[in-house]
Amino acid sequence: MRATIEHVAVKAGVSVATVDRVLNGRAAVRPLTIERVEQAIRQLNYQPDRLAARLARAREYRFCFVLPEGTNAFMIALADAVREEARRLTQEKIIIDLRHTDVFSAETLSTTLDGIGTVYDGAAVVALDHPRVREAINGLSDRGVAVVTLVSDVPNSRRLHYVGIDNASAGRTAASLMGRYLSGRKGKVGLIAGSLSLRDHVERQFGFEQVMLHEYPNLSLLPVREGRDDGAIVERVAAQLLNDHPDLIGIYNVGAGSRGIATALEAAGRHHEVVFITHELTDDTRHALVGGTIDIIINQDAGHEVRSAIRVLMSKADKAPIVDSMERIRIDIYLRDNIP
Amino acid sequence: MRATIEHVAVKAGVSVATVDRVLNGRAAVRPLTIERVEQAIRQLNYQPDRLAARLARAREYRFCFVLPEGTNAFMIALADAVREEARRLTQEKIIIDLRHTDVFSAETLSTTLDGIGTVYDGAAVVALDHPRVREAINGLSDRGVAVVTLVSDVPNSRRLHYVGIDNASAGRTAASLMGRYLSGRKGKVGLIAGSLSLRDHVERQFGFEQVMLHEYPNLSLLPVREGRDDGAIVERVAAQLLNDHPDLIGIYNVGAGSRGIATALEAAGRHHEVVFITHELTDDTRHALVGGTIDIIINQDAGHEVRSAIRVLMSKADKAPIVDSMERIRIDIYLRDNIP
DNA sequence: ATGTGTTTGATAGACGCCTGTCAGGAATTG
DNA sequence: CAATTCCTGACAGGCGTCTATCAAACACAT
Repeated sequence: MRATIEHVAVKAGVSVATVDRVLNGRAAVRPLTIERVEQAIRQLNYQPDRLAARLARAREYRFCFVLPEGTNAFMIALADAVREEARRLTQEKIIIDLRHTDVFSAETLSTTLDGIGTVYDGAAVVALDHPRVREAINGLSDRGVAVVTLVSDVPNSRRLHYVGIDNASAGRTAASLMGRYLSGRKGKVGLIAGSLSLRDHVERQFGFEQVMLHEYPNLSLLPVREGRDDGAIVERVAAQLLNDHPDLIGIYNVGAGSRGIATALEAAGRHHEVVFITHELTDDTRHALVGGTIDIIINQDAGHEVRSAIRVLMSKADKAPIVDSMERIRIDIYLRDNIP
Repeated sequence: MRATIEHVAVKAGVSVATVDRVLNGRAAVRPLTIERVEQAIRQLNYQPDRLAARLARAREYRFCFVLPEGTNAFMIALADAVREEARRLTQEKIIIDLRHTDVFSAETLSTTLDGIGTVYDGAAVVALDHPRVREAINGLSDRGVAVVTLVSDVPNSRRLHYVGIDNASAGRTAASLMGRYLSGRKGKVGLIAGSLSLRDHVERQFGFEQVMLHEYPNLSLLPVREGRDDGAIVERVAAQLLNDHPDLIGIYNVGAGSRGIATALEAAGRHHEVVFITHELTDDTRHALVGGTIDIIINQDAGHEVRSAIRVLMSKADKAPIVDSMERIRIDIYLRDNIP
């Protein structure tokens, strides 16, 4: 039999009301009494029944997800995941609002964040790493709204937690695979980024270059080109890249818009000789992977990320500890042979 | 406001007792009444509050995990994960027992399974695919104990669910990586398996051979050698393999005992020229990966598997649906650059 | 001693559902 | 038609916790 609040009360020689006061800091209790109660709790290894507590509190939890607007396939998948979880969780009295904003503008984003009222228990934000945004996050946090950063981190802010992959590690992984796939060959490797204002892209690039430069001297890394995560632009950039460098044998796409690169590669008839590694499993990338134009997709599971963010925010709201090993988002590597 | 049982009762023009009878099949209810209640449920989109239900039932859930005895590092990690979850979940009235048995003996395993009483709501089993075992699983299932197979499946049995990776896919993945890592080179590739009585190993081998034979004609695949998942034996087998084939350039280890292979490779001074791919992230394999002897580790996350198994069994016990996308165990690919 | 505050106890009433009992009404049987 | 069985309603009590209220006990200063 598990210990209940009643057992604790008896053991400590006080009333349940007092135990409750100690547990929830509801009113002033004499230090001596507190000590007695806490001792009883320890002796009985009492842990409040979370189910009963949530039932009794009859409290609704409100969380806000702030995502980039636009048509980036991954972000759409993320938004879908948020909506799906929201649906599943209404039955657990968890309400999730979804807001879209221009994440790339520090001004707009921080205004959105500032506008998030204290009706929320927590917020999950795909955030730009910018002083203004950092301030907004700190402000939210100070107002009592727990903040987790999603997909792209804002270090040095008072965010509670970062939910997402280790992007530097992802970049290194891409480089290693590129290096091994191209072992024995000599040539150039191109790097296409989205916007370099989101921290995740910068970190991926950093990791990629780090490994590339040190470990694979047979490959020469071209300067990054920016595709602004837009299919059309990316395609132009890729076409140009292919045109400029007939000896290009590898492309790593840090951001979105893989479709454009695939198109350019196929148009040039070089999709079989160029090793193409990109991020995020979407319909487009899956198709290109199966078709052989993309060789490797590095993915982060949107569903996992959303669920993890919610778990973390819930733990905070319930003052429960979070289990780190459960919340580490893994880097998924997909080849044509293991796509789900 | 969410609908409660009371709202349903009012809407259907019956009493809460009757709604409850319909919901939990407690007693005979007239078909017409059932229909009315169900219609009300649909109209209100009523879903019972699982928290309240569990609280009210005050019921304990008992699950039994049956794992192989022995010192296989992965199985130890699995057992640790079971114990950890068991500890975490006592506070949710979930009791988990852990039994070890000789999984490789159909006789012993099925006796163990037969001995699992109906005190359990469910069992998770790492099982041999053998008629005798299949019968035992079916028996358990028929006695009302839900069974999930863990890590290695027993198809055609009446198990509720399989929790584990797609092993054929894992084998194909290993082959693709091997093929790409060795692109441009000619030579032999060796395959070392544990025991071929566990289905997971067989499937990995199948997937590996399938891709290897069809896609990489520059590599010739040697006949499988069995290492019985035992470090010492595996080491001997690997040493022999290296000795027999000076032109061996790749090794895929389907089972445990990677340590032995690493030792043999290092002893022969060939750990840098031979691409070595193996399964399961353990202290040993992590070390060899960082050291460069192992090139790739294909992993399944023991913690995820245990949690998934419990979720599935819980869903069954609560008659709640399971969310497939949440329960798919992914194939983790670890390079030196992304080990956690 | 009186009044003022501070700590405690006792208890009621939720939260949403489960379980069981009892009685009365409806439908069925002969 | 009465006797029987089948359905249904109404409630009470419980699961473990939270929230709120009121009164009692106690400490302290005046």
